[in-house]
Amino acid sequence: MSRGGKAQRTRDRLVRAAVELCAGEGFENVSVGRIAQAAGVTEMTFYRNFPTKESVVLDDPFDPMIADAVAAQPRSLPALAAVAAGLRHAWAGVDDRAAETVRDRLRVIAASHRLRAAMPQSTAATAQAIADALRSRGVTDVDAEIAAAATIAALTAALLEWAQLDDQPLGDAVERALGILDGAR
Amino acid sequence: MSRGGKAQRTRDRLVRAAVELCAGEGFENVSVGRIAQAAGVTEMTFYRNFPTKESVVLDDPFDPMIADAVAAQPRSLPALAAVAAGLRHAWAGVDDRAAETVRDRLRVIAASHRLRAAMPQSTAATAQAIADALRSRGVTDVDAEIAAAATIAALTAALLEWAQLDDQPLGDAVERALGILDGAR
DNA sequence: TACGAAATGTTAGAGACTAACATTCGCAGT
DNA sequence: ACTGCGAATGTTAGTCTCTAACATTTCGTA
Repeated sequence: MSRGGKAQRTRDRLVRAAVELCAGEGFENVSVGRIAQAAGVTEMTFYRNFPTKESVVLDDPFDPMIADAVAAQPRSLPALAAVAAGLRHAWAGVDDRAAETVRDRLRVIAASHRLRAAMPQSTAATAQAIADALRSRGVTDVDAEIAAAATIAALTAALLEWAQLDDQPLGDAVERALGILDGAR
Repeated sequence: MSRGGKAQRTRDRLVRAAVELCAGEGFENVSVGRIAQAAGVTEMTFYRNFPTKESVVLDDPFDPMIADAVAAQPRSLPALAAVAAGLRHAWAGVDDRAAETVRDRLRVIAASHRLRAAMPQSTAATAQAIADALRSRGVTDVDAEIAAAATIAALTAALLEWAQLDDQPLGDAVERALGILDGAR
């Protein structure tokens, strides 16, 4: 099970070690060397699996899911409604255990200036997909970029707030972001 | 004239050297040492004036202006209208020569992944001011954060696009961002 | 001119990241 | 089980960003 050879397993160990160490001591106080060591591996191996120190925490398997969900919406929907539907659908598919993992990651991110600043980079693919979905529905190039950026920013802000609370359903955070974009005027 | 002693002049030389070198060779290919050398100064002096390599390019004198302008809007205005009015007022006060400088900086930023990713950090103060302005008008804490993040993201995206074009008035870019936030639905 | 403070330089070092090369590990086919 | 090949990991050495502690210069002012 759990597709993949050794590489995938060390990757997982690196992520788990990183989140655990950073949750306890803060991202800036944990060196790549220590993360690697905690995962039973060398610093070099860390950099073979992740391009930067930030990426081991920011790397989110759900981002591509969102991109796909948005792109898959029927073209009959108006532009921003399609984006909203895609986001809802993607996050609805996240079960409780996975949501806990997401929350742990987001808490580490929320606690670090550097990580928060680096978030847009990791959501770039999703933003791109949203912009594409908008464009294919007749929205101008520039306007699509702007609307996508605003959507992702709202979603990110909502998720970071959500992560700091306890026992709030993940769906509420998504609805909150969508509600603001929908009713902005 | 031009308030301030030697320190301010050194700072200006560092910024000019950084923008010029990076415009020619790209941000990632220019070391702090070379920027300092081009400004006739040591690497150490660079770090006394700027906390990071990114900050010498990202440092924007207009960000605080925007924050002030938003905070100064009359409380009679509805929340997002106040933000829009503040943004318009702030950017209207930028003359053509200053706009050129802004454009040069933004072009360097647009060309670098790292700099684009670091932008939110440099606009954090502005986002904070916008969130505060919204809160003081009765918007919920979380909603204020989300709306502010979306506003700044839209504005940033519009400015980065604007910088890549020639002979477009700066005001148009601001209007474009505001228009999308205003009519998002 | 001499003084004090601001501005800059020097040195040393930790940590992020890269490149080139050497080694071990795991799975296919026999 | 054995072998062999490629994938995964280790080693070493180096560049670059950024910090700290201490020494030196520069500049306005008394």
